[in-house]
Amino acid sequence: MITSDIKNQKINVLKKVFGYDSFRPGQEEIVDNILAGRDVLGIMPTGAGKSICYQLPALMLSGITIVVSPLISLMIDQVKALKEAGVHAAYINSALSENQVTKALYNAMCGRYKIVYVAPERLETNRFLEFVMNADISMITVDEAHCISQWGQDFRPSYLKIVNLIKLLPKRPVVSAFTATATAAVKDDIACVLGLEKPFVKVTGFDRENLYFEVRHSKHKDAEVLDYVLSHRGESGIIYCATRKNVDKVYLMLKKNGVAATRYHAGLDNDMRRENQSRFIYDETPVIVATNAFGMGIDKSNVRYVLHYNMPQGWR
DNA sequence: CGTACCCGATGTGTT
Repeated sequence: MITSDIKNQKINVLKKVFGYDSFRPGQEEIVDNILAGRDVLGIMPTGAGKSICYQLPALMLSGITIVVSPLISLMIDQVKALKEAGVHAAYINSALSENQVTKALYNAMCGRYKIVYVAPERLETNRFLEFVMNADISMITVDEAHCISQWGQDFRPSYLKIVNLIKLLPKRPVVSAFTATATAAVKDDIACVLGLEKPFVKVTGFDRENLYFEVRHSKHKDAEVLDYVLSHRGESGIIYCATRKNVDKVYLMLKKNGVAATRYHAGLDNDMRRENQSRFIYDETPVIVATNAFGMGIDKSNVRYVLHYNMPQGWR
């Protein structure tokens, strides 16, 4: 009887909040395990519905869910979507003024949000610690959890300290982590660094028959890239390069040959990055040349090819 | 090599 109540409640939330009639593969199992108090590691490709896996149980758990997210832009997108669905959610980051941070923390302290998004660095600040130590934290979720492995060691060491916060809390919350990066090494690293306890590990949907991979050896990469792009004129594509310098080079080469291309890397100022990203997303410029700064949180349904000008890391 | 947070110092402009 109790279990059927929970089942009804689950389906109701899925319909009323997220607008779906049924779960997609893996989602319900993950939700059930979280609700049963078990740690979860979800490995799902882009577009498989990762967010619902933690947002839905977050709404059903008694307390607050803290979502650790790597990028302010991702937090803004997610909170916007949640608010539009009528969920009380917020982010706390440097996009807020000092005053807004104070207000958001106060609201959080009063239990006015079910879901709070923060960067890992925020977890180390005194003001945030004061909040979580006096709040009912039901779950800690790490979104884009491959960042733990990819960035934790040097670039963003705060990723290695999430576990400290978990240990500090008066009551251990459920810990869940989600990523689309599926290598065994990354998976093990996430579980280990977060101190997951006998996690339920779910891997779904990576066998996508509409995708194919090809490696080409070439002494004339520029000519080959140009040839490929020209023979796919009008189609949207991403060309990744290992360095900013290569991005600029390939970008100029394409422009010189009449291709409507734009570019993206951290050497460009914020306005330029935003502008170029938006030109790509809205198909004003179908081709983008980029470093790995570009990608996370990009939701574009008509990307037809991805070229790697240089061999990407982790290809083994 | 390439990836981003946060925060405090310094400067600009507003109440």
